[in-house]
Amino acid sequence: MNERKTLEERAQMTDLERLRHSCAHIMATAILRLWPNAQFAYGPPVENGYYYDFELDHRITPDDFPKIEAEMKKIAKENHKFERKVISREEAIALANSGRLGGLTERPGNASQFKLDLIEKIPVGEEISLYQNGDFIDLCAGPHVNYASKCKNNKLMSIASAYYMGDESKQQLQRLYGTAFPTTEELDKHLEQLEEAKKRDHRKLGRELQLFAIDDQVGQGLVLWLPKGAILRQELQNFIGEELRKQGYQQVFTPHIGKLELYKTSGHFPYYKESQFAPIIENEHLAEVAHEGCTCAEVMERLDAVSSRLRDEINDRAGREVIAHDRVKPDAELLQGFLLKPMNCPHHIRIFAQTPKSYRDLPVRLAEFGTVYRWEKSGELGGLTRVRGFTQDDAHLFCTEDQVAQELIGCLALVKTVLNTLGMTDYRVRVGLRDPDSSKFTGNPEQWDKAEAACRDAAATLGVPFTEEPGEAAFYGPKIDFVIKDVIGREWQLGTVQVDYVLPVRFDLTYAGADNKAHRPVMIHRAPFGSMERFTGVLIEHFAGHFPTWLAPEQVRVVTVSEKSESFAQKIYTDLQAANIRCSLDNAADKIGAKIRNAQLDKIPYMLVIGEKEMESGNVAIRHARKGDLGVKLLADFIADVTTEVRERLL
RNA sequence: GCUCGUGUAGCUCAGUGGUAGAGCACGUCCUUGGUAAGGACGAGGUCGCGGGUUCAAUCCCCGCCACGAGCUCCA
Repeated sequence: MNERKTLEERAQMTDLERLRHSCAHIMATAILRLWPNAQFAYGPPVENGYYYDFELDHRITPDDFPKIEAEMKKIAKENHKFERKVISREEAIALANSGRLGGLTERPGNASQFKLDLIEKIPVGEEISLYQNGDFIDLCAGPHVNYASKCKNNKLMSIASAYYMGDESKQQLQRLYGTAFPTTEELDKHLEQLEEAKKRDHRKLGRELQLFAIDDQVGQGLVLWLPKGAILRQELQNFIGEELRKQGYQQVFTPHIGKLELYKTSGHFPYYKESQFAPIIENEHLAEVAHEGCTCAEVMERLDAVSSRLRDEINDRAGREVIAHDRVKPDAELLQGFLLKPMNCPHHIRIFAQTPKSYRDLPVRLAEFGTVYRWEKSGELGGLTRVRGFTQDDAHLFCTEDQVAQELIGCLALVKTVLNTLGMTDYRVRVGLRDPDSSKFTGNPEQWDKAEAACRDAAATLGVPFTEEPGEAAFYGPKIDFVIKDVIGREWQLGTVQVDYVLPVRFDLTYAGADNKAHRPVMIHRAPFGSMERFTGVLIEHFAGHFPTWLAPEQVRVVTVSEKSESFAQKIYTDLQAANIRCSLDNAADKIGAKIRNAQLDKIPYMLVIGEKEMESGNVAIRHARKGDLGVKLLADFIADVTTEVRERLL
């Protein structure tokens, strides 16, 4: 965030970005005319528009938008030229000190502090330039459009705050978002698309279609799957279950909690303590602690003291082979207790370790729909995409070094099968590498290099472009993520495949090789959906609630034209049920138009309209939610068609 | 967690310093109608929660909770 673009990168700005960047200057000008002492920081174009960050005592609210927009219109009409001027560093600093940068006039006593910071960041020897439009002068490398009149198709979108320099420890600035297009038509179309997108928001559809709920009395970020949503989820799980059997996975089940010691060994507890629910301390220990007169705060301190020491010990050992007897020793000071599991791997590892393994046993592939709990900050929760308890379609593969490449390819193939079956083609692939500067990663560099190379090679076999992103790895290894955007443009990681040389070491996993010596297996963590919650959320938006028949909670609704056809409709309903088709019968006193409307609003794939004509002919009149009237057919043929459609999971 | 905004019936939303309203959904009855809304009547609310100001608070003030947007974070 807010990384300085190089001059080369700036030169590559598209025409649209250039326009929006200019609009940011116009916006700043308008704000200054209304509030002359505003101090501006960054104002770049972004994917769907632009923003400018600024400091201002007056809190901008949406009520202020009309007057800012009116002022922007006026400025566009004044149609000043954008003029570029190269100046020396000294001149730039002098202008900033006078408050002139990011201002309409000199502002004594109100220096352009953010601009001074920016100047400092400009490498020595690089050209420093200003852009002026009317009275507004800004420190800016450009480029810009030639005249302000290009910026007339503008709309302010939202006001929010942002940390200065993207740093949580720094002050928060106001950030005003706008969007702009070359023509009014394009702007209107964009705004229309935003309205359309809102209609497919999974939070809205989830409520309307009764798929899931998040209830205040249950807790923030804890998803309740309603009966209809549960059908959807169960179908997804059946689907992936079939694929897993084909690929030689074995199903396991594990509990929702594990001992703190387990997570000390895995590294979760010391490393990610702040992202976990607080430990569950055994009653006996709580009583002891209480007897000693420990306050809550002291209990927390004891946990903290121990965990920070653990962290130090583990960091000391980073980079060398660690085996079980060298693990963190049980610690008398550490309160005994349990953790709600943040990941399933430790449990699966202990399943693997139950019996000695030989190279002939590998790979071992253990799968579970495992529910995990993570303490996400409250402001980050939302809908199904970011929650505190979620179920991963998880599996852990234990294999030999030689098998890694092939297993990775198998995992990626599985993710692709899943996405193709659902028609989700609009995704990007990210290879997450470690950030060499961060202490958040365990293991030694050679292992990481091997694992990263394996991921890179596997990703290259996918046949889709991928990006490599340092700092995006899991703490135990690099990963290949499938990333998809939601309806408001936010990106979410769904499927993921991760290579792990670290946890087998921490848990001292071994297998007997052909040489009859102990060898270290390699682990692969993978989840094609990622989490059932997040995936379902994205899926709802992908289909806009119009699920393919195999996923639809209700597949067929039988609607009667009048009471006269009720007995025939009843028989059809019974036959559909006997054929395992999820259906209902609407024999209410509504008119047929109303019944059809209701079925449409419920987004049920098929309606069978049953009246006197059908009674006489023995046919059913078929209406599809998206394709409309499909004419009549024998019931048996309809059932056969739907059954095939469901079995083959057609879209 | 931070900033701003929002919170009124199951849903979508009006509204007021004097304890509330619409449409849809729901219930009953009438209607038996052929591919996106037939009609009548009825029931339904501690106006998010807790304090404060006031003769009086759903409305004003403060705190909390939840939701939304953005930021930060995301094993």
